[in-house]
Amino acid sequence: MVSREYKLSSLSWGEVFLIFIKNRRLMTVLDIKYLRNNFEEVTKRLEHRGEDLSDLERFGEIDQKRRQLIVETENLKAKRNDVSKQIPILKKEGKDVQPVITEMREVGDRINELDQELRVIEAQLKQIMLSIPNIPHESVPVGEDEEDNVEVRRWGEIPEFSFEIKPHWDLGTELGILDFERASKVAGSRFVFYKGLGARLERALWNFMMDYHAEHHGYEEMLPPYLVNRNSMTGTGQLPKFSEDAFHIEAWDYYLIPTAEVPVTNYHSQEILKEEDLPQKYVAYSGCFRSEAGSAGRDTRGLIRQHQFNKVELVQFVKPEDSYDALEQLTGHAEKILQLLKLPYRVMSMCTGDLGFTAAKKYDIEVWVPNQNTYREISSCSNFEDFQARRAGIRFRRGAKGKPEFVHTLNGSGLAIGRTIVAILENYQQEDGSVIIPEVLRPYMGGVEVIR
RNA sequence: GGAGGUAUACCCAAGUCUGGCUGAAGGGGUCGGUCUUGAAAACCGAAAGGGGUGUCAAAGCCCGCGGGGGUUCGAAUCCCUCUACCUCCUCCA
Repeated sequence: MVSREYKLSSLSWGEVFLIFIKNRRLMTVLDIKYLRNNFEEVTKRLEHRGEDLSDLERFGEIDQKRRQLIVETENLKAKRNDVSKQIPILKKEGKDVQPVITEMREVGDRINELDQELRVIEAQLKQIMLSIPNIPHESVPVGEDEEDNVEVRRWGEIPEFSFEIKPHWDLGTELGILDFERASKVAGSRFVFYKGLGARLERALWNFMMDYHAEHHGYEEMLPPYLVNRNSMTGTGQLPKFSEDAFHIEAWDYYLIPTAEVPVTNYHSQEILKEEDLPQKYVAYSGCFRSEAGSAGRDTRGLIRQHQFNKVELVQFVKPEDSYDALEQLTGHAEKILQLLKLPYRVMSMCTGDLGFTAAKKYDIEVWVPNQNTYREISSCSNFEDFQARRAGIRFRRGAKGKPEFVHTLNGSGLAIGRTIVAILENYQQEDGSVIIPEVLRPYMGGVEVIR
């Protein structure tokens, strides 16, 4: 790398990100130059992420080649346009245009060759850019893995039991509200049937959550498609890097959504929103489908890790200057549900090594699971800054005449339903194996107070 | 599944048959003004897509008429293909 002077101003990853948007045109952001001129600085800020950055090494070379090709073809195109305009005039004057046409034919051939080359280069560049993770926010703790995540706060009293507690899968099976055995017969492992009051409880939870976020937190309710196309999966960052995590319908090239984040964030893809539309907040209920490739042997029993689960998801589109306040609020919205359910939890700030590919900052909310004597993730709240907005082309305009800018996107579970069931069954269990229904859910349960 | 049709800028909409001063008309809306006590209407005027390249900055240039490809010296216009929407038939929760 050539040595350069680095501007050490703070940057979001988005400022250096470029991507194809519709037309497969290479959309460079105003700050493509930032990546060129501050390449090593950017790489440095990415190094704690634990992601493979080998592709990035080829950026300089490819970027330069690309611009060289563009200059060359554009000069030729300018010439062609110019001459083509002259041809009808010359014809009118009765001049022989054949030599000019022949010459332009050659120019055209050359343009085609160069365009071909350019196409290849741009595809490579796109591949590189899509494989680069988001840049962590400066407030994110530096660390390698989950050991280095930082606890931000705790809420609630951990319950004490005077009897021997049971895991939720035993409780659920004995109460006849969960059936794992038949699910594995009908589908396979990591699936479940909810029955009777179990099904009712699941349904009560998502209704309660949807109602609460819509009525008290200002979200607009949404029910999204469960299948999405490749573009959408790329927009939110699941593709191209993590295709093995998703279920894919090959005949259609559709993907089963791993979270409502995908359809809901892409709801505004390729749009320019009005300033007054922001913040835009959606709460969506959906099924979620995950292959759990690489999780073999982990959480094999129970509801914690299923191929299919239900989730209520919060998604926000906000102005860049508002996104970190929005992250705190959104996390609070998810916490509120646990507080109303009276389930103890803690909030963890993910360290640089545990951030995932797409987030600039992320809080996990972990609920107390008695049988495991630990906290388990029940919600994940992230600020993506403009990472997804660039990939999905989501912008807004300040006033009537402003230049389009990228929005910031955020989302968080509010909450994962299956894991909420786990927490309720285990935390509210009684000595006789019955389970008390949290008060806020009883109106949704037809007044049922106990499952026995 | 069968038969047609449509896609142009924030919105509506010409242009497509007959390729070239369309380097996208005309409206609406928006903004400014005149008039008015204020507003509406009317009239006058203005700005107006999104990218790329280039540069200290700019100018300039390139791209852009649903997406992609092709024909041609030259494509909104001709050809191929994909997608979305509409109408009718068929089927279906």
